[in-house]
Amino acid sequence: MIEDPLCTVVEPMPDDRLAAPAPWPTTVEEALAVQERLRPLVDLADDPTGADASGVRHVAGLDVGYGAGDEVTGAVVVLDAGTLQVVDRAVVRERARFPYVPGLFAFRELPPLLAALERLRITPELLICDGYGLAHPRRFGLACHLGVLTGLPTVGVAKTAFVGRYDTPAPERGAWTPIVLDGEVVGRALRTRDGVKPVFVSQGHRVGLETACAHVLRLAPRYRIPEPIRQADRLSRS
DNA sequence: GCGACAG
DNA sequence: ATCTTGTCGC
Repeated sequence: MIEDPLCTVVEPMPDDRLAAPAPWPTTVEEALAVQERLRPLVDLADDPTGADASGVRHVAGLDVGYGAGDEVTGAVVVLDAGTLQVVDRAVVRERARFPYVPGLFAFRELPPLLAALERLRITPELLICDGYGLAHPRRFGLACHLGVLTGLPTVGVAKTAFVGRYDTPAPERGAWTPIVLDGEVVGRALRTRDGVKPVFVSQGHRVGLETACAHVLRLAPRYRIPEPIRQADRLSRS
């Protein structure tokens, strides 16, 4: 147990408010009402003591894999923010509680992700979600929703465009262009690799857009997809 | 009205 | 998301 990095206990994940609310929305109407009610709780400012460029020791990547029928597998992997080495992880497989509906994505993927987060032994200071946050029809994508429910800083990183318009950023890693929706900047198309399709970054909770992009670039030193999400994706498949 | 639509 | 081979390029 001494040499196993996965046994490095730092601080247990608080499990009191993480469970998916008992009566999970069943209909589109109920889901929309929940988004409407929780949206005001989102904090888009940088948290000076949390997710700013220096206060993150552990970063978690989250992703959900799909199996036969309505089987969903939530995976969370915690990495050392400095070395990007895996220090903790958790997986939960269960029946999906909501169908896939663009704009209501969180109601399908949040249950298994919250369950997996409860099993973590290390509490990360930042969560990198596979999907959108602010860049959402009602400005409340998965990253925002997860941030509000856990109280933790979150960032959304998607692989394909969803809402808003954006121009193709310059081909160099680090280049970016704003994603504009209804005249507002809701995220950025950011290149993490030279000449490779950009990823779409949007704020989730308690992290500013500039800081969010800085984190994503630092977390993706070699591949297009940030390491935390790559690891979570791998785990959600196995 | 019609199409497009994170994973 | 998932079903799927080979192939071009760093």
